[in-house]
Amino acid sequence: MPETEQTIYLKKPDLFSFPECLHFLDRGYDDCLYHIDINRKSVYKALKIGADRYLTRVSDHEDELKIEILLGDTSEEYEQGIKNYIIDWFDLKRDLKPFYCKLNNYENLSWMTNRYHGLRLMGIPDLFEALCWCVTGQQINLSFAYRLKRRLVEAYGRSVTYDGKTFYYFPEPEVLFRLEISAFRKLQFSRRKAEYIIGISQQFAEGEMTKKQLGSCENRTEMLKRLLKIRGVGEWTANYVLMKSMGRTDCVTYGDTGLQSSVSSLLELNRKPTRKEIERVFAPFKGWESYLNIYLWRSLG
DNA sequence: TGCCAGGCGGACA
DNA sequence: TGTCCGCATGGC
Repeated sequence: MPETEQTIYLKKPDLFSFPECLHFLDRGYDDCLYHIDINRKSVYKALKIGADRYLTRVSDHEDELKIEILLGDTSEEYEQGIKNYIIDWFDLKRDLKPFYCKLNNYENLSWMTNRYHGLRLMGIPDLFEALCWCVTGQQINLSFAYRLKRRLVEAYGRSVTYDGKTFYYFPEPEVLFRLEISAFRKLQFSRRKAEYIIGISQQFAEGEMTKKQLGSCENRTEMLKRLLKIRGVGEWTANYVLMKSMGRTDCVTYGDTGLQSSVSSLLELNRKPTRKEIERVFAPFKGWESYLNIYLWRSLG
């Protein structure tokens, strides 16, 4: 891939904090699909736009986000594609004022508008990656989940090297579809997870599922129905994917242990909250459930 | 040692 | 329709 010195800028919206978003990305887990450089206060990301691959470095620059294209073919219409990816990743198009107004209505939540000021819903723009990540992370602790993801990505994903460091892309559906279950077992995936990921890969490889197609569903209920047809996708995964990949702000990851733990602290319960109790917390946040979900996760540390 | 992790499908009543 | 169990493994 050719080196470039191209830089593009994106105007930052109101109620946006790059350091808060960076903090959310850097919660002590070892994510192999981006690299945070604390000294330079920037994040490196290998991203794919259609068939074109790039390596980018994103950093804060006054009232703009600075996006350096370190590697890639910067001919033709690359710029808008990269901008769109970063906009989706940081959810830059969202006006958070209505959400902050709602938070300010509640004494036990309003502190979040200061403490996490400008935190955005950090997305996973690639739908295939988001689904595979959910399956990988189901029912295991997060540090082990990130380790499994790293093994899969390092074994089957493409990579580029820059400045002596390797940056990875998530593996292609066509590659994972052709793997045997034993290949996943070698990486310590359970047989069940292997079956799910191969099945999801098949749907993407054969064009039965695309982000565009899911996005064309009439409403959230239709999207959920479509996702729940996929083996390995339950209510938690479907909602997670809709918020992280499809940019839906009206989703709650019911059943999520992190969410349960944060709601338990919020309501001072000393036990797991019931579904009804979680629904009551989210009820006043109609249309902004995903953001409350994210801010509650953030409150875990 | 035993229980729980940012769940899910399938069996069974 | 609701409930229970197995899955795989690490962390505490």
